[in-house]
Amino acid sequence: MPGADTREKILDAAERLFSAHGFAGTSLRAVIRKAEVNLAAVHYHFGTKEDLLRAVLERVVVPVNQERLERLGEVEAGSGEDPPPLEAILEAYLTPGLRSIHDLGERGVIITRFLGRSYTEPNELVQALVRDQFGEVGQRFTEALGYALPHLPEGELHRRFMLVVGVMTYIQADAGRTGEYAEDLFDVDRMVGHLVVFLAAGLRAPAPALRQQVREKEGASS
Amino acid sequence: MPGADTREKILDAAERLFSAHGFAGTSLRAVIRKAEVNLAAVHYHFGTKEDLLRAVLERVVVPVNQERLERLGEVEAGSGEDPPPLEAILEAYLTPGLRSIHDLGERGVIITRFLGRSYTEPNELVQALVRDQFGEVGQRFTEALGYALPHLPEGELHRRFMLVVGVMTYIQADAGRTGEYAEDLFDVDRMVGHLVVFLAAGLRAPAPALRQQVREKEGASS
DNA sequence: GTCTATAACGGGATAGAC
DNA sequence: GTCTATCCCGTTATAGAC
Repeated sequence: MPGADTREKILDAAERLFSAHGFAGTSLRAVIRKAEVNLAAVHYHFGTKEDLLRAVLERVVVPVNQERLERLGEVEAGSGEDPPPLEAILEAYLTPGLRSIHDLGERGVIITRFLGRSYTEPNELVQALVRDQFGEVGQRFTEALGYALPHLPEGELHRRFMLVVGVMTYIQADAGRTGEYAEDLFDVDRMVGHLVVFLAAGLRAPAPALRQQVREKEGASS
Repeated sequence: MPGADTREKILDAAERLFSAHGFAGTSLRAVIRKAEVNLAAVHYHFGTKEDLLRAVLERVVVPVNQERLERLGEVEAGSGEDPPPLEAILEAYLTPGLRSIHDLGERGVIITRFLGRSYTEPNELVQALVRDQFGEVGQRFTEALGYALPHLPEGELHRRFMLVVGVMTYIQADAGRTGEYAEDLFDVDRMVGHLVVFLAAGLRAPAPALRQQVREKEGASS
């Protein structure tokens, strides 16, 4: 195959720029300049700018979420009838999102930041795509966490898993920045280890006292 | 004063649009349409688009960080010579960033999301402004947390505080969305309570074993 | 499949009347 | 201080030659 594939050059450049400047902050012309291709090639291969974004996002996020589900499956299979240990579930969730840093070097940092940023992108299409891709992962992991944390009521379980996602997202979005994890970026196991200690302790904390039906404010009937 | 203030109308509209679509995703023309003012008025009152962003950001972030420092000061003063309890420090950090939801209603939701989004906004100016504004808060709170968590080595302390910031940021950015905290949005004390339980437990977790100088990989001298 | 050229439009910024 | 009009550039997208 003579000359690097045009399609992939576009994907690589777009991935890098979306990661650095966001969707709205990246112009197609910036993409073609970096990819050293023609503007029309983008439209030929992908269609609209949003279609390009979709392609970039899926190339990154699909394998990560697949690996999450696979790892969770292995963890569940490995623990027989018992619920898998909390730490193992967390590792199954966290590692795939950070692993690419180690495996792919500089591009891994870009991918990781792209992933984290996608979760907070203002663009509505991005939001829809992310929620879509994340649906099954969120459901399966919430379920697994529920077995590992039987003391948590349903609502609190959902809220706490959201905090896990928040931590993951923030760490990803900060990849390669001035963050405190900068030195650990290429030692993923160690970084995941730090996160697991923190998150497992938080998740295991007792549920806050229920006071849903105890509204201190004046009720309708005095 | 006849006719609402032009300057404030612009700030309000820009705040709402930046919050919803980000900086790059918001055009000045969209701002003036919503504010029902003239395009030239924006340049007259603020200068460039970046100057407008700076004004919007500072209007929101300065009072929040001021209140954080004030609350921390009160907490420290109230505990005499002892280090303040961890939970009180966390409340001092979290509440100001979420309080506006309760106090300001719909605009509070906008502000909160704007705050969360600013922390992950790709634009470099935003990053610089946020880091600037956050500097003193980060330093003071890290210091206070250090006294409350004497078992944590310096590096781990910084990393864990970063996770607190990550949780805060994610919760803010998700304000008014489908998040699990949606129903608690207007009961800030309760939401903060939930967060504090989780975060305090995570922060109190024992530090992961040090293995910095034990690199399993081959050293320079065998 | 790849390119040039251009359409059609929206962007930020400014000049200058009032 | 507020407005209209306009400059000038960059944007996405497409048409059509090769």
